Amino acid sequence: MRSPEELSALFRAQGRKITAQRQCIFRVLQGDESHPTAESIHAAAKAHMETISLKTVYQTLHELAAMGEIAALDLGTGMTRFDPNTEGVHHHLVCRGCGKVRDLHADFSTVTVPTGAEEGFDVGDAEVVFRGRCRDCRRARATAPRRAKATARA
Amino acid sequence: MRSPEELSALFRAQGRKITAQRQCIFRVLQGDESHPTAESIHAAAKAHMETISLKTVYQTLHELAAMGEIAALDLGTGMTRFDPNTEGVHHHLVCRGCGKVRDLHADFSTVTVPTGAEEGFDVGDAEVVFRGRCRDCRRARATAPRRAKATARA
DNA sequence: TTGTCAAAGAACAATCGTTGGTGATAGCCT
DNA sequence: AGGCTATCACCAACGATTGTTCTTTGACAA
Repeated sequence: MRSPEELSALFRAQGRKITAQRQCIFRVLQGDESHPTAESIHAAAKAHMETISLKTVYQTLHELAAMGEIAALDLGTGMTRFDPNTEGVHHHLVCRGCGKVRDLHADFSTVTVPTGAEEGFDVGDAEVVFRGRCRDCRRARATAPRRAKATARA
Repeated sequence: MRSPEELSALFRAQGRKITAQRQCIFRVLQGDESHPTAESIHAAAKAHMETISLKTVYQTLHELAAMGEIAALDLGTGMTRFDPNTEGVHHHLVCRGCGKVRDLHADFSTVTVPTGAEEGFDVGDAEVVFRGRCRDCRRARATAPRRAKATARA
């Protein structure tokens, strides 16, 4: 992700206003590797600006996503997660226990749809999601997951 | 998926009651390759039994999923989809336009997390989701998607 | 600076898919 | 048949996200 200053310049160039709330969100996002949810971003932003609303956070995140500055990921945990790291294709490790997400930098370009199996689809990207259990959740099986949906994936 | 008769026997063996509604759902599910949503299953069931409730459909689907007779998939389209085909590992082609899902029978067992990149994860399965555009959606770009979320995926 | 105006914020409530209560009904066993 | 309970249909709630409305504020020109 670009620096808050660069993002401000980009917003300005697109005719968007630079508000304190937006700059606050830029700063919160900067360097965050934890694939935060909208809620956790909101919580972090509130630490700097008590009055910022969840709606504003959602709005700004969607704008950033539409500009390609961050990625919005739906990894089946029930909440959209946001990924400031958009440099280079990368895949994800998702913890079945706590929903934690880790980037996985690996080349899966060999993963393609077998010829003849396209079913008429114009296939774009392949995304690979590995599901497992993170160190913490393996250690503490007793800890209940916070809000995990019991749906399987793919 | 097993036949409605086999499912009835299984339910009975587990002490669950065999109701007309459940048999109706079994029949609707039988041979369905379209990865239906709970809503569409409900609609199909209503064609045979006008009074069946959405709640009952959800309940029965979750029971079937818990028994491993069907799979519940969250593919990022905003609605859980159900897959009666649980025989063998398979992956999915998801249409960005209409949310349609097609099974993809291919062996991606070579897709593994590079050694050293596990980040402490105890890695389970890899799931591969290919995103693209189905034949219908390529042809009719004007047709608006019914209820697709604009979130990217992984 | 100050004025102007549309963009963006806050607060509220709605939406969607899904699930938890609730009496009433129906299945299964003895 | 009788009785125990699972299951049913109906209603209303839930969490995540978005629409609405009214107010505030940034950006640019005067």
